[in-house]
Amino acid sequence: MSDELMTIRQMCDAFEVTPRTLRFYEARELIFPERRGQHRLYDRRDRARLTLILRGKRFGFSLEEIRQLLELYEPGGANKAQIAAAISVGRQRLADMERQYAELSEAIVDLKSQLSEAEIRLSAASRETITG
Amino acid sequence: MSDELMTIRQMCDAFEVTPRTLRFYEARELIFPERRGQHRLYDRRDRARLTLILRGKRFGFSLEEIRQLLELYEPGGANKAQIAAAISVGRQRLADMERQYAELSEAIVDLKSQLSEAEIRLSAASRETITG
DNA sequence: CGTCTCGCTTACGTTCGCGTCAACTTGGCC
DNA sequence: GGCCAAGTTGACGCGAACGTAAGCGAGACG
Repeated sequence: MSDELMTIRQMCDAFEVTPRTLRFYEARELIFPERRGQHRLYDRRDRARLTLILRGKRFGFSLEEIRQLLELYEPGGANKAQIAAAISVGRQRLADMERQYAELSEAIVDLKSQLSEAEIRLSAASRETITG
Repeated sequence: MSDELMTIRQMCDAFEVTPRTLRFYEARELIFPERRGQHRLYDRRDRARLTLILRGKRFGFSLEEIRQLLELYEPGGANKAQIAAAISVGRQRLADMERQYAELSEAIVDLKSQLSEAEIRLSAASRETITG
């Protein structure tokens, strides 16, 4: 399968990021593409990690927070302490996300209400323009 | 009522921000405390705006995006074009938030699943330690 | 009166997450 | 061999959102 390994360009096109971004994430130890000679090659695992990175960013987590969280998604033979640490980080992030989820729900209701009021004001203003 | 107007220090304590932050928001025209002599005084309207600002930040919006959105919460005699513009911005933010809401829901399910698996790995590792 | 605290302004410093640019290798093609 | 495209490694730059420090009133207190 040609979709097993991808070049940096293919990755950039697929995920809408720049090469600089991918190298930056690698420097921060968020992804670990293998090297064929000098070039980087990204496999399915790298793509899965990148998906999680971009998702995490959208929720406002820092790259460092995301890096820690990514360990949770690595079944690699980590020892007890490492797994426990990853679980701890994961629980913290989960709590953050659930708080954010609840707050977002409120904020959406609130914003919808404000939009309704504004639409009423707008139609009132329009009527004034017409009948004024 | 003494809670009608608040000093910068009271605001900082109430909202857990620094004076620098409040002055910065003012410089970016997100809040408009009145001046008694040289000092700033914040009223209920300022507090409401600050609440929305901090909320917006938690959802990953920039201060500029928040500033535009705040106009939606201002019933002040804005003209038709301004109201329409605010509504447009508001709809965009609403769409952003609803997307984020849906994605967050998925991410939470995902993370919970990973946590479960990790906990299984942890207990397996513990048993190895004991019986090893 | 001195000094303390609170707040003000001005201005430079910092961190994060990349963008941008220069200079170098490498592989393919003619 | 010559040349281009794609990729690489530094190194510096930049905007956002503040932090921090310097220096200046102005009121309160003993």
